[in-house]
Amino acid sequence: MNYDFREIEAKWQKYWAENETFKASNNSDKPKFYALSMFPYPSGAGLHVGHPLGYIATDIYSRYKRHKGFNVLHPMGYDSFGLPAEQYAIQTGQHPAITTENNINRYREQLDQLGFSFDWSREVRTSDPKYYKWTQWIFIQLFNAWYNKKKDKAESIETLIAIFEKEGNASVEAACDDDTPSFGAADWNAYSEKEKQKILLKYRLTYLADTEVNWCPALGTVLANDEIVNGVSERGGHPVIRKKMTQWSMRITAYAQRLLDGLDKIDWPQPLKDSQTNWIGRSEGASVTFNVLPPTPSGGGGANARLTGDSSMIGILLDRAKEMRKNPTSAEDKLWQALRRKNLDVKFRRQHPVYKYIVDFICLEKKLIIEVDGEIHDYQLDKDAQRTLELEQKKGFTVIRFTNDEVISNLEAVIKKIEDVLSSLSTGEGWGGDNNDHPHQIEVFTTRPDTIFGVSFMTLAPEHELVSKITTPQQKAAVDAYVEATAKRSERDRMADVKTISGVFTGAYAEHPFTKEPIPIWIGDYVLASYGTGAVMAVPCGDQRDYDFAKHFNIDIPNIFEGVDISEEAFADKENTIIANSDFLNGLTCKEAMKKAISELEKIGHGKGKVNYRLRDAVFSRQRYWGEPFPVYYVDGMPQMIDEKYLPLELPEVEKYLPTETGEPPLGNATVWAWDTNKNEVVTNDLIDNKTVFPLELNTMPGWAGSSQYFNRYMDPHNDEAIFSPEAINYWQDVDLYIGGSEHATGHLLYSRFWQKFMFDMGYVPKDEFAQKLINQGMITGTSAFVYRELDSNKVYSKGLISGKNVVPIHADVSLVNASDELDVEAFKEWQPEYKDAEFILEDGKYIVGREVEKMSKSKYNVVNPDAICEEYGADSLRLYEMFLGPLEQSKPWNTAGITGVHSFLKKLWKLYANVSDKEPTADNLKTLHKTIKKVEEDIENFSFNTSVSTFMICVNELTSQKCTSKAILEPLAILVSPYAPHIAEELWERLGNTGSISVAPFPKFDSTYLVERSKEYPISFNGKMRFKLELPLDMGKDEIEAAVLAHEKTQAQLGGRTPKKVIVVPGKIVNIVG
RNA sequence: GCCUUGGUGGCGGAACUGGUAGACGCGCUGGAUUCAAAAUCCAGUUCCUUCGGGAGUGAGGGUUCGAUUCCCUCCCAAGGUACCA
Repeated sequence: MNYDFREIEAKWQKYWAENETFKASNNSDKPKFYALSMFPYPSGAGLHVGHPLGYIATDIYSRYKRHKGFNVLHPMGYDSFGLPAEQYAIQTGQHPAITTENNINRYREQLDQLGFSFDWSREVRTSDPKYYKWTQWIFIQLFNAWYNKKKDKAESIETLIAIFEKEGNASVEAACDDDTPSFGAADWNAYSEKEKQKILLKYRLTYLADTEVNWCPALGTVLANDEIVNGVSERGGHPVIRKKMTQWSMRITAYAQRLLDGLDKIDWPQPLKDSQTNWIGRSEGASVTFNVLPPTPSGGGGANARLTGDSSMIGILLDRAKEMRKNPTSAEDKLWQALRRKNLDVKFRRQHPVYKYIVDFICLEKKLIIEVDGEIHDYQLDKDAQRTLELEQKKGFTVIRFTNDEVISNLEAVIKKIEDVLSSLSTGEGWGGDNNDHPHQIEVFTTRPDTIFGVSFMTLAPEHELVSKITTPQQKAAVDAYVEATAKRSERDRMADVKTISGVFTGAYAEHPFTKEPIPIWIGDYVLASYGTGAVMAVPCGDQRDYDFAKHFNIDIPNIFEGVDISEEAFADKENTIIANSDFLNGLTCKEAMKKAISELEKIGHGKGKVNYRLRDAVFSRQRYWGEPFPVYYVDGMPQMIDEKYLPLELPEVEKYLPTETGEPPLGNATVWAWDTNKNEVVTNDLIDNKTVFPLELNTMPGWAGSSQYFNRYMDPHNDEAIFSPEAINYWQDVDLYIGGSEHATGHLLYSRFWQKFMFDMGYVPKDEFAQKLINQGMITGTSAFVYRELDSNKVYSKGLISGKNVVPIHADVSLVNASDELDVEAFKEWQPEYKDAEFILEDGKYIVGREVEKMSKSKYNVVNPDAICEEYGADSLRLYEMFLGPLEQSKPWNTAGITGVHSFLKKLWKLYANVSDKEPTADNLKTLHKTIKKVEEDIENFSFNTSVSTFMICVNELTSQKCTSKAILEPLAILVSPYAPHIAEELWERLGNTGSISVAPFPKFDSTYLVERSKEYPISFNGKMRFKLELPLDMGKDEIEAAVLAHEKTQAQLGGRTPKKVIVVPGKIVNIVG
């Protein structure tokens, strides 16, 4: 009786389907186990051999768990909304629902022939209205929720409204928009309904906002960051530009910290956790507020002229001022000390740039300048007079002058005079003081508050809102040109070109929060508007980019690190570094200085410790047809949710699947797409009166919407009353094992965790992480085959003959090549008729192809289809071979040739059962069986499926040579094999006389007594190298072993007369002789 | 650049907490069976070798009686990420 896999596999696939063998029950005395494979997008190309890898692994584990007595949930479904079906619809007019249905049917056929133990009764399809009803439902729940930071969880929006009504929003700590105004209870209650709605949108977990989005004109849609690769769309490689649009967003940032913390308690691969950690991008530091120094108040140079220093020469001025501050004359120093001691109610600065001069002392509030003159030369006198005139007449300052002598000999009189003048002057227009009445402030985020005294300039992103407000007239042209140039450059250019340093000075200055020194404000495109506050305090000595920028524009690079050379590059090391030249931070380590700097900033109200995240809120609108419609209509421009009881809101029919001529999303083509609030149904657009009939949302949801809770829906997939019943979710709890590709690391797997946490907060699910363990299966790559055609001739050379010849490799279809890399030349000629007349130069009578591992792709002719393999070798062979290829998580090349190995294993296995007897098993039989049980069980638990396949081979080889026919051995062996090769296992099980499916037979129990050995073949090594083996009893003691080994003739031969220095004996393991 | 994972025969890959490197399979070589082929079975297959043996897990060093395994430095490959302040 031959192993007729075709008949066997068809028979059992039919049996499983008819008997619903794998249907999971939502209540059982057995412990539960939920094993899940990521559901596929049903693409038109069907499955290739790479796709089932993860499914097979999940299936093996599911079947194993059934043998182990678990109630196993192992479902499958389809992520059936998506762009390809829509693109196809655009090209052909075929409705995406039809294409999708066809593809699903094809997928189902392919999956069925592989013998998976899916519970198909629970199948879900994200594009099915019965399914997306609940996607819409979750959207509504998110809309009706806000994030309470005090409780660190999401709550119903009702609780927020209640607070607003009672006390306004002063005490509310919520994840909300940055521009949320503050208001009291009275304000709130006085707001109109629309105003209230506007405010609430700033708090809701899904909200409408004008967002700068990645717009892809070619696809007519917005793309998420993870849908863009290298600045072009992942699909199609079309250019992407930045554009402002009103979009639905998901406030995932509210969950940033919890998404980070949750990673610690789930067993997911480290690289995946790392990329999520990276993506969330937490950094600790401080936010620091810099006041922007005001413009000069007087006329003359124009209202916006800057107080401090002429922009065209500020670099030189600042350098000189610094220099002069360091080297004051004795008179200057004396007066400076006195002014500081005197507590004059006003603040003086010294060596300060004003207009095109540097003045000795200045009080900005009073517009008073004090100059101390040294020996006066004639030429100097003229200049000073002109300077005084300019400053007094044109700039509105009061200038008083003293000589060095006056200051040194009669300081008190000098101070008296200054006090008199001060009291006579009115305070200026609210500039220069320390009060917080500056018209503009720049907030920055820094991870290095300890370097605050190293700040020598600030840089704003060109898109920063303050840029237009603070730029001086002199600099306006340059700044405008720069901003425009940056906007034109695509993200791609900006990214590609990181080496070019560019930027423009705005002409404006900020004031250092501690030293009160003016700091020039620049703009530069190395600062990103989308990260932090879009502004940085530049510390060139500590940050390489700041350093490069400073070097390029000749900006001062103060060194604030003790004993560190910064003449060549910035110094970024935080460990063992001592801060210097930093006032109260001097002598502290970076760590200490950070704390100190933050507390000092907090004292003067200029900053606070802050945690910043890279994670942005997720844009949730897509300008597509083939996606979930939003359950939203608009009244007076404000979004309204359709009541849950009228869901699902089904996708409307459209004539065309492209965006409308006016640039609206494809749903803009629908003629029946308006909401009647009386009838609570969709009606024709003609009826829109904005009284009872309103327009519906035209965007649809993104791809990840349908996949963010599907794993929970499987628990109760036909429930029309709820997304799932409390009983179902409380029984199944969460996914125990989730297997899928790593490409979903920062997409599906992050969004799903976010929604799960939200569902948890709202009390819908009992676990705030949906999958305890996750495994990323590796990619299966193709092994391409090449023939080599000589250039300018019609000759095609075999691989061994190409050296020295000018040949081009040409892909040959892998199905035309046999296991020995020989090409079927005739078949090749038939496949590519252009080579019909080509001369194939053979070696040893064969044409040998070249081989190379590449990604599986149609264009490389290396795609291997599982259908053909099932036909030739059977599903069990395919399943075994996919596992046998290598470790699950590793990427590995496919080579169909190797499948003969596992196929002949199955044939040998089959033969073993030809004459089953009731004979008592021998000790050898039992030993073989039990070591197999042990190894296979360990392997499955460790997801090391490749090694258990070889264990099976060893087992069958051994039992065959033992001529084992004993049922007591062969019956448990069938169960061991069953998770891997279920069809043959079922058949053998039945032939052994069992009725019913093998799938619930208990897993054989390992008994270690069968493995006990009497003796051991000791490896005898010399200096760690094994030289020969010696069989010795296991109960032999250390000394006896040593004696026995040393007495052996081979030992003596090895030693060659030398006496060993040392003999290491590890009983039961090894003997090592050193000498 | 940074983070992560890897690097073992012609190929895919084994090797538990440091203890016989190359299990298992493919391919290859030889043989049996056959009119022949397929299939099947048997033997061999890391490299070098003067057939005694010697070398060997990306490279170099270290710890150890003993290192694919632990430590240090470097090289290479794959995946993720990036003017992230």
